[in-house]
Amino acid sequence: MAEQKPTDAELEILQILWKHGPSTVRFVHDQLAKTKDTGYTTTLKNMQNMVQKKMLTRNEEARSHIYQPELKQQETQGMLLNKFLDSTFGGSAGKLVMQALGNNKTSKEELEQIKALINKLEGGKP
Amino acid sequence: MAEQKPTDAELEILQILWKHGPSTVRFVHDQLAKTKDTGYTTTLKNMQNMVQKKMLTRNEEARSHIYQPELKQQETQGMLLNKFLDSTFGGSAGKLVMQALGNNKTSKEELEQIKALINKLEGGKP
DNA sequence: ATCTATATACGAAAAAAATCGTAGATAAAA
DNA sequence: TTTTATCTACGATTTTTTTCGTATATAGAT
Repeated sequence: MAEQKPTDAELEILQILWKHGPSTVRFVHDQLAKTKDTGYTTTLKNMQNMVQKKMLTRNEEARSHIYQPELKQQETQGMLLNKFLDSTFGGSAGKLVMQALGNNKTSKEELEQIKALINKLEGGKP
Repeated sequence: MAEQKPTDAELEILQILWKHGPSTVRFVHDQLAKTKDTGYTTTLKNMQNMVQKKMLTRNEEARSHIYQPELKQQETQGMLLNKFLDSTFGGSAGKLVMQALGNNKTSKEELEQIKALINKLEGGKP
């Protein structure tokens, strides 16, 4: 069973589950509704589809089923990153990183972390 | 008219045009066909649609029209990067960069470039 | 001049993704 | 107990994206 690429709507749901842990449809929908005009049964249907696609599992013991991601956040992000890298930056991680750092305000702490990682990759020291 | 997000098929076409400059449908299609099984009229239609959406313009003087991107590569990449950042990494450029550098082999030269950029960013504002 | 290869135009179908309405079950409130 | 609120199931519809067939025009080869 290959890694399946989540659609945009699915990714929004995954984000919420990754952030808040196993949740009911109601909870997920309430989160979505904060930023987006959408119906409850739409969210429900999407989550049911995701179970079918094995992106989520659910516990049906209670009347309100509890859903949780089957895909781990890091792995999924990595997979999506690779696809995005190919499709948008022709596979060049360097170009992507330059643009990501240039366009966005990244905290000093994170910048230091990144520098540290680069040094490690280079096998050298600061 | 806001920046429109290209679909996957559209992005493939944009990549080719960015890389090779203004081209005919035939050329673009031949490039696509190297890695993908697709019909000529499919590519044609996609490119026509892109003209309609103002993602491409075309010169109709010759029988074979010459298409060229209306969207600049950098701007488009930036726009897509921002969306990707939000949808997949919850907006954290730092996390994305860490993962991009970790997962991929980036050349020493690029790593140095990135370090230089970070230093510049850090120097600019205390 | 005729035939062949190659263009564009354009509608429409197929596929993929997202939305929603309604029915029926169950729990909680009154 | 009766009513009301909330849940899932599920089909159907809508929207978006992708694909392709066919008609028609034109250039170049024979």
